[in-house]
Amino acid sequence: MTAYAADSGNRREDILAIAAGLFAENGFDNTSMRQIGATAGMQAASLYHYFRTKDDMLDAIVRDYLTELPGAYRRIMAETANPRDVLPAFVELALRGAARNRAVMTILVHERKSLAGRDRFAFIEETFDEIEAIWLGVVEAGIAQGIIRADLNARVALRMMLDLVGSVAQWYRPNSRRYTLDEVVKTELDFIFGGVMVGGR
Amino acid sequence: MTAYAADSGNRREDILAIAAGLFAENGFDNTSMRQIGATAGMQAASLYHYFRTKDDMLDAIVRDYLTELPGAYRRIMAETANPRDVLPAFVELALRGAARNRAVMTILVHERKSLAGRDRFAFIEETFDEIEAIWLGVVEAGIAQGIIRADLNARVALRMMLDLVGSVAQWYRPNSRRYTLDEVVKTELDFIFGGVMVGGR
DNA sequence: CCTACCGATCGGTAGG
DNA sequence: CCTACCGATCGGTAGG
Repeated sequence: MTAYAADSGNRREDILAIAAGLFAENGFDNTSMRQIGATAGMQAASLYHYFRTKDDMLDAIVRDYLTELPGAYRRIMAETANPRDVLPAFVELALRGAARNRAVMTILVHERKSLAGRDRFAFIEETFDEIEAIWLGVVEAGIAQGIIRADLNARVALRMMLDLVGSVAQWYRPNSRRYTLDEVVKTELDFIFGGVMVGGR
Repeated sequence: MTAYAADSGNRREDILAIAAGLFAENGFDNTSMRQIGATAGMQAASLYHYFRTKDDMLDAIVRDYLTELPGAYRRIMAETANPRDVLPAFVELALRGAARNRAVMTILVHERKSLAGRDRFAFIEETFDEIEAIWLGVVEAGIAQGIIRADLNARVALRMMLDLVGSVAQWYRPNSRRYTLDEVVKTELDFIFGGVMVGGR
């Protein structure tokens, strides 16, 4: 079915996991409260005992993970001794985070644009902007320090890296026979830093 | 507004261009016939003079461009003398095609999954499968011939290349002051083939 | 190209 | 956690 849902002692958390799977699979607008209710084994109206609105469910699903990301990136910057290692560590954090939170990442990537105009979800676009500004700063510092190739457009190269780490949640499957997570991480690092860093990595 | 719509002598084509822009911007399911009608300057009911159903509009928008792609890739394979040049030519075709048909590509990338289960749009998934099989064949042949690095997972590397060329339609804007199309193509080629090909390009 | 309308489905509420 | 229901919106039709 969804392949996303998990168990937990808490009924509210169960419902959230079910909803996250359906939102990721079918999109937020194309998932009805009736569908969520049916999957959770109750009437749609009963969901309103746990959540005030459908928007509240989405908020509860995405907010915590997303808003903790800027801090995680800043911690990497602060704790990485060699500047050459910062960007690869960013890529690895993004990939492993996406793999661990596939439903949330898929929802964010898919709904980001349609939620951008809604006040209540403005934090999504703002947080993505914050994250991308952190990445851009690292890329530009890397170019200034001669660590990153100066002959490519920094913004385009950055967009490509973000595309790569952003789309992984949409095709990566844990337990795939074709590749392990470590293999995906290694290939993406090879791919990106075989071409971007000065003099190989 | 949509930034996608174009003019044409034909009213039907005008409506299609408007619908394509709205589908790309808001998603197929989240675009109503009333919205399309209002943007085209008529009542929703009047659209049914030109199209039998909303699905017919989507079909007319995406079918021609998509179904011509496999032939275009095969032509490149047949006409490229040096095997080393095939994959870069694929990337360039994908990028320039996406840039020239941004709305269509955006729709295809976004709706691909949700349309996969519908008979009438099965050709979309089938055509993508066909295209990806062509790419995979080239990657595997390149590895066998020692042109492409054998130390990375071919399927993961392929997925990354397809992610890159597939997502460009979603952020590339003609007339951007930050980068020209040629600059995007060059950066993507540098990026991919600086790291993937044996001994540089 | 329009007015008028249909049945289905949506998120959400009332009241238990 | 349920039944019963609301107003809004959807794709589409009838008839001109």
